[in-house]
Amino acid sequence: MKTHLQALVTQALQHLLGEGLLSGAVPTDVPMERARDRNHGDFASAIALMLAKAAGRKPRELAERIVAALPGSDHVAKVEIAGPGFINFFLAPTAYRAVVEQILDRGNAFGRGELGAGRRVQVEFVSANPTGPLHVGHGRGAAFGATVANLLDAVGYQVHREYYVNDAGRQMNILAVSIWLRYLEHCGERLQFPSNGYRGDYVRAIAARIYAEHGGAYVMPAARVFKNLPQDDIQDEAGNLVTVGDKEAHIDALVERAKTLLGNHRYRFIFDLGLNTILDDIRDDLREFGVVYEKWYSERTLEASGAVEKAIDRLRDAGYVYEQDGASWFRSSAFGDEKDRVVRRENGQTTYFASDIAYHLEKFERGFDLVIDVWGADHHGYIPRVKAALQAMGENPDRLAVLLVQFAILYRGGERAQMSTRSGEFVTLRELRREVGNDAARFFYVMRKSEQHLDFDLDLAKSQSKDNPVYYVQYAHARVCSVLRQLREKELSRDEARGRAHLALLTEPHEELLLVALSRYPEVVEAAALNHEPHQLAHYLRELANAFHAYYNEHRVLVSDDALRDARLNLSLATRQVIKNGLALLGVSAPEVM
RNA sequence: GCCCCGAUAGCUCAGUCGGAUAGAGCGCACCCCUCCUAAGGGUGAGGUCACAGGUUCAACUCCUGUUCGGGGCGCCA
Repeated sequence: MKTHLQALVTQALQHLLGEGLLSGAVPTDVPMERARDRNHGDFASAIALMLAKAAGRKPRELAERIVAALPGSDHVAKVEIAGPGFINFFLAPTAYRAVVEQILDRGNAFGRGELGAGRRVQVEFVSANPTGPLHVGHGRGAAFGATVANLLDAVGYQVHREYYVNDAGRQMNILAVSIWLRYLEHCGERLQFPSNGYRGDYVRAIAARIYAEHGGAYVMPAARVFKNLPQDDIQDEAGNLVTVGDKEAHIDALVERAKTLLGNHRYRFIFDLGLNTILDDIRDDLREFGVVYEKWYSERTLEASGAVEKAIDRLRDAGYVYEQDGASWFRSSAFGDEKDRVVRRENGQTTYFASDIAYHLEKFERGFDLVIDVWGADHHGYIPRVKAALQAMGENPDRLAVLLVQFAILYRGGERAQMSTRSGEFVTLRELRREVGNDAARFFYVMRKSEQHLDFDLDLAKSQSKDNPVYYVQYAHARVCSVLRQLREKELSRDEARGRAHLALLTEPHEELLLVALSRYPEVVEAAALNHEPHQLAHYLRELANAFHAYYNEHRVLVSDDALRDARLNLSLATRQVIKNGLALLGVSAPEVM
């Protein structure tokens, strides 16, 4: 409808151009907005205000000329000029009633578009280190990334979802050592657990499993393990530093010691068991959350393929790598970054950044038209250097879009509940899902703009009332289902074709408002997809549910008049369909009974 | 110190890439079920869009500065 009106205006402008009233080119993108106020009709265009100056005429005068030149249309009932020169379009009732038939015809496909047809987009999200379970912060990235991917899919893109697995870095070695030390403790050794080690219960669980399956095959006296290591930092119960050392040097030395004492084969076993156990857990967690990937991309295989060396060579060939202090530096400052960055350390190891350059180069080489990364907002400083690297390698950095997600802060009883009391660990995603359910979690996570901090009210998420937007929207869906059940119980007849033939009976103001809301859905999906803003859809669904509840409260669907009843049933079913489609994009279920 | 994000009703937030009288939910004060689930609907009060300049026919929106809040500035990942 919007494009139809734009086309009408464009024709009018071309007509005026022919008369010499306008000079220059007709704008390709005619402004056409949903009117905020019903008094302003259905759509409004500010085209006359924009062109007035160039045309050397007053906005209202120009608006009158445009309206006069407007071709007729069955869909338009009335055109008015208002305010400083807005052109307001009032749609013919038949035009917005037609949306009911479109919805019933297209069903689950209603709202899907072809905008991105033929274009491939990759969305990489979550990508948390497999060193522990996902926490509530990752949950927001998961819900957001999955919804952005769904939205892009809905507007026609071919979407490739990917999780980048950091299975090669230093943190993984620290995890392996943590598991091994817990295993030694399990075998009766007494030791000072490193301050930088991973302390979660899941580490002990993996250690216990190794003992259960392999007995003492990995035992080593603690005294040998810790002999002549750099001093660790030691804290007391209250977290005060009682012994000052170098915790980084300590843990790195522990990693080396573990490799030496265990030998490569046995060390690798513990490392891989830890990695696979945790990765399996993350995979299950996300699958239960309705988040699935086309690919889990391993950093280790990236390294093994030589891609990291290749990327560094490519930067070097382009003249942006230099040696200093024994390390290799990428001259990212040549592309607007604050300072240059190390890609190969003095000890010969490549940095995480080097892997990331290689990964992004590899993404580009796979030929995606658009590459989207979803990151925690704390990584924003990282964007310039990644874009710098792509640019240095001769790639177009605009093909990469980085979307930032702020932290979610949990509230319970009006109090912050972010940290669990004991180990200072974050509340896990699994705990959150268990407490509030997947639907509420998915919805709440995307309710706010992603770059906004999210206050996640646990009590509200669990409450079964209109205050809870998830229940509110789902309830509208369930209500329609309930009406259908009533229909059967009362043994009333229903004829969809008869309803379609009598849509003109939908003349109540509440019905009109509901029809307008329904017709907006495809526009909302498109805007939410292109702007990567799932919250627009969440807000829309609330508004749609509100329009339905208001209607339901005011008028009966199951009236005795067959034609009116069928028309209203069709309208209700169309509403149910749109709610179902919208919730599906958000990864939220549409229950038939509540 | 430098950089990024935010600041809109008592609270939590929208505001469609500059447009008409700035919206919604919660909270507060009221009202509405002999009737398809009241897990609902409605009415009212509530605003100097942080502050000060600038650009424009038009600024919550764009630019500059200031204040406040959050985050980032490793040969960590």
